Amino acid sequence: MQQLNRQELRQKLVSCSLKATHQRIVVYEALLGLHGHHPAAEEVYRLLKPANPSISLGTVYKILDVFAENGLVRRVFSEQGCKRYDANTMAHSHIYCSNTREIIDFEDPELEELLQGFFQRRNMQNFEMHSFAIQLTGNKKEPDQQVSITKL
Amino acid sequence: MQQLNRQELRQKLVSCSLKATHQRIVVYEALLGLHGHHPAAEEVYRLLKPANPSISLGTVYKILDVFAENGLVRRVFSEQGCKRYDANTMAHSHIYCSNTREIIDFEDPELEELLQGFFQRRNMQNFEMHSFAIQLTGNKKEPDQQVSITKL
DNA sequence: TTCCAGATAAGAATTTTTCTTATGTAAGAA
DNA sequence: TTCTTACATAAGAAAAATTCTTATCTGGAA
Ligand SMILES: [Mn+2]
Ligand SMILES: [Mn+2]
Ligand SMILES: [Zn+2]
Ligand SMILES: [Zn+2]
Repeated sequence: MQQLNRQELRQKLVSCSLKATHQRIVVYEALLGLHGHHPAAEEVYRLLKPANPSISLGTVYKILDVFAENGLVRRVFSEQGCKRYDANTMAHSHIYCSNTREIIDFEDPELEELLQGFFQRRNMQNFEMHSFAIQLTGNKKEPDQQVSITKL
Repeated sequence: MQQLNRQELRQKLVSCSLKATHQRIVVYEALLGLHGHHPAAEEVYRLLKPANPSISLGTVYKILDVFAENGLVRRVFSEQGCKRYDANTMAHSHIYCSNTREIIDFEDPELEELLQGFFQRRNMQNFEMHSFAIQLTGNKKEPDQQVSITKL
């Protein structure tokens, strides 16, 4: 997730055939800034409101929805139920920690390849697959510490 | 999903150390009857209300939540966001059809084994995994027809 | 510059979920 | 059987999450 300036953000929006409005730019910027945090619309709104007093919560919902529809961001589901968003559209998975209610990125190219390969071999009749997502649920043992993996 | 009579349902509940109240029995019965349908609380409520006029929506939410907490049923997340439930607790995956908003069972022992094996090999530090779930998103080509797989 | 399709603000409305509290009941004890 | 009590429920209020409506505004094309 490299830092993008406003002009680059603007171009990213245009490349998805979305009008590069101020609200869309700041929402996208906020999401990129919150990489790995997976905020809900409400959180994005709270973050933007001070510097953008005229933005409305409804607009934030709308924008996130449009972004997701256009593949600019990903929707991630929390065990709690509310929709959360992720500006990282690269193939990766998510861990939901029941303790802290965090959604943690789980980046494992080996897993993605394994699944990619599996679904390529599987021949699904009458279904056009757009994407797959895998989510783990469990608990951090030490809620303050990171989750990490070791390959055997 | 074999047909269970009320006495058997009662025992299933008791075996999860849940009191076998009338409401719990009818909710569980409804879920079993709707195998493969993955209803939301609201739908279970609508189904039960006519024969159980005194049941309340809040109670249905509570019961489904208690069931999921005790592993009697599974929570499945829809792309839309609302929680849906599945009485089939066997390892299986789900397909979300953006067209019809259906959640379709995707039973593939080979996939389950593949993932089971993967996570057994992966050593995750500071995280106790409870479960994993994989969901596909896409569209049925012929909305009325079934989705099926052919192994190559 | 002008124009207008489409985006936004604001707040109402709806939907989904949780909470509260008085009441009811399953199941074990007497 | 009757009593007891811990736990479950009903009902509706409340809260949280999301969508809708409409008047107004604006980005970007021409
Ligand atoms: Mn939230
Ligand atoms: Mn629903
Ligand atoms: Zn992520
Ligand atoms: Zn299922």
